[in-house]
Amino acid sequence: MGERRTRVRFAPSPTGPLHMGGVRTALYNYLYAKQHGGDFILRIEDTDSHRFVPGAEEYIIEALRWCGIVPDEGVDADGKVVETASERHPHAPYRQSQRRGIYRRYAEELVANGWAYYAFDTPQELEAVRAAAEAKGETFIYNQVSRMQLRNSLTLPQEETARLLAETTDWTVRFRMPENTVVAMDDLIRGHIEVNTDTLDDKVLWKRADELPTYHLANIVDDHLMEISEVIRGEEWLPSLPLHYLLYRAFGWEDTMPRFAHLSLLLKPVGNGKLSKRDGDKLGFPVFPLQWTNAEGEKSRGYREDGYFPEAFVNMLAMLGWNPGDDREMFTLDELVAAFSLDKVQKAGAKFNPDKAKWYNREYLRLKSDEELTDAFLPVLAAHGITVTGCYACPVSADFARKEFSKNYVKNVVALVKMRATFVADFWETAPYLFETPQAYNEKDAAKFWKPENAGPALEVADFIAGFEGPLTAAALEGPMEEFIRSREWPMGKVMNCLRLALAGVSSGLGIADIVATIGKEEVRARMERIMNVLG
RNA sequence: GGUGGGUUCGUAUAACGGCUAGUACUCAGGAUUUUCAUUCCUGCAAUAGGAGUUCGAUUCUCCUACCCACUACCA
Repeated sequence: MGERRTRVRFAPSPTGPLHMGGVRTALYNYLYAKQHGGDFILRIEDTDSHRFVPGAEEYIIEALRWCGIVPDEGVDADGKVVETASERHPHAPYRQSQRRGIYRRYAEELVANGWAYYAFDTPQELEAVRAAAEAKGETFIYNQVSRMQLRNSLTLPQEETARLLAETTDWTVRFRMPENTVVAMDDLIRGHIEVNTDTLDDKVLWKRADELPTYHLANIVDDHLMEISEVIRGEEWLPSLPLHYLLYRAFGWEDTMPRFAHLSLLLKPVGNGKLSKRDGDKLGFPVFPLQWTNAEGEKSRGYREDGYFPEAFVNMLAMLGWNPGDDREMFTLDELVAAFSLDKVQKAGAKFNPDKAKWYNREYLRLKSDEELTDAFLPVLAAHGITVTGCYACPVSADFARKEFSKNYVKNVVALVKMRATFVADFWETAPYLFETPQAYNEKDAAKFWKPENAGPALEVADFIAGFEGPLTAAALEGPMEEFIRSREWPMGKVMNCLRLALAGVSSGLGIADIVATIGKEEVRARMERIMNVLG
């Protein structure tokens, strides 16, 4: 049994966008599969015809792809949608709605061997029974006691059962939960768990109305048919684990039953409770990997659109509830595959920390080359009406009037601002003045620094810069410029801030030498003239 | 209500039953710097409570408290 191939699956329901907790579950499944040289399967569990949301499946696929989680098998194997079975995909199709023909006979098999029965209660009848129980302050459970008072194949005469089966379509197949039986289970993360069946109910396994199984049946049948070796899923499934164990027993599949691992939930950063899809925008951070627009046209932000790198997002997510056993925090997907281990997965729920997510992005941003960041910055510049021309080998050029800059100029800017940014979009916010001549000056800063005793010296420093000989680099300029100011015994800070106000419109930010070396002598002169005209 | 799961600084976590309970994020202070940012240094801050086992418990057992999930013809 230990020799069998590792095959795990991620089986989301297309009832909406996948949220980050779902991505984490998919990630852990993926890491486990790859580490064991096995298969990662993406199966779509669309057995609830009422809750189907158009676009959700596509969203799930795109989100996983963005994260670099590519299924070996499933609806999106190797980045291509698989619809039918083939030699390469003998287990297809992977959408449960396309497998509906499979389930009925398994449900019937269970009825035949006494593990299930036909139930003829209509949804309305059950609702009434529940309401009645609630009125008495009780909770109705469909179990070994109550089922004998209801209409089903255990209480009705055989002919009546046959007639209802043939003539009505409201019936279901329900699991016949055994009485007073202790189910002993083992979880890879939580250890040994025991539950008495008397606390469990008779779950619906198959619905005649839409000829579809419920989660429980579909799940067990498909996991068996697809030869799943480990089931790694969310903690919300732990209460139904006894039923699943019993189902494997009922089918006689216990010898190939997968091993189970139930992952703790992702909790919201403040207060208690799990991170839910609705918390999204209220809390000021995305809960979805990608932006999602619902049927009402309301948008929920996504990590991708917010400017997160997929590597940062995945790394952050991996560390939420898992650790490598040492102090390492930075992992590529491949490194995660190598380091991952289910027994290092935390049992308790993990509160998501938005600050840490940002920190990860900052770290990954710094790891990236200036060229890569420049390329990522281009769309942001375009949105601000900046035209970028040329190539990385071309000479540097800047035309502030026409808002036209060479690629190398942009790269110089990126090199200057990358240590101050969390997201690529921050490059612009940090120093718009490296692309646009300041049109206005920060009032507070101007009031504080633009005084005759500072402005005069600042203008003289500008003249010094204009007359500076040799290549105009920050390193070459810095020393002589400071020496120039110092030799005249001017207050360094005040003069510098005055100069920065003229060049940047604000008194704080990048180093003067860096700004000057970037925008060039001509633009420096233009900006000094402009501030004289505006502030006098 | 019932069943199951969980509980180490604010957060994520580390600690064969054995040093002063470590690290990262956040926050605060300091150094460097023309400002801001970076960087570096320092600091704040935790074993939910109570019994028990033990020479010794964050770690094992039990009880209590609190939190979470489940309790649908949803997954």
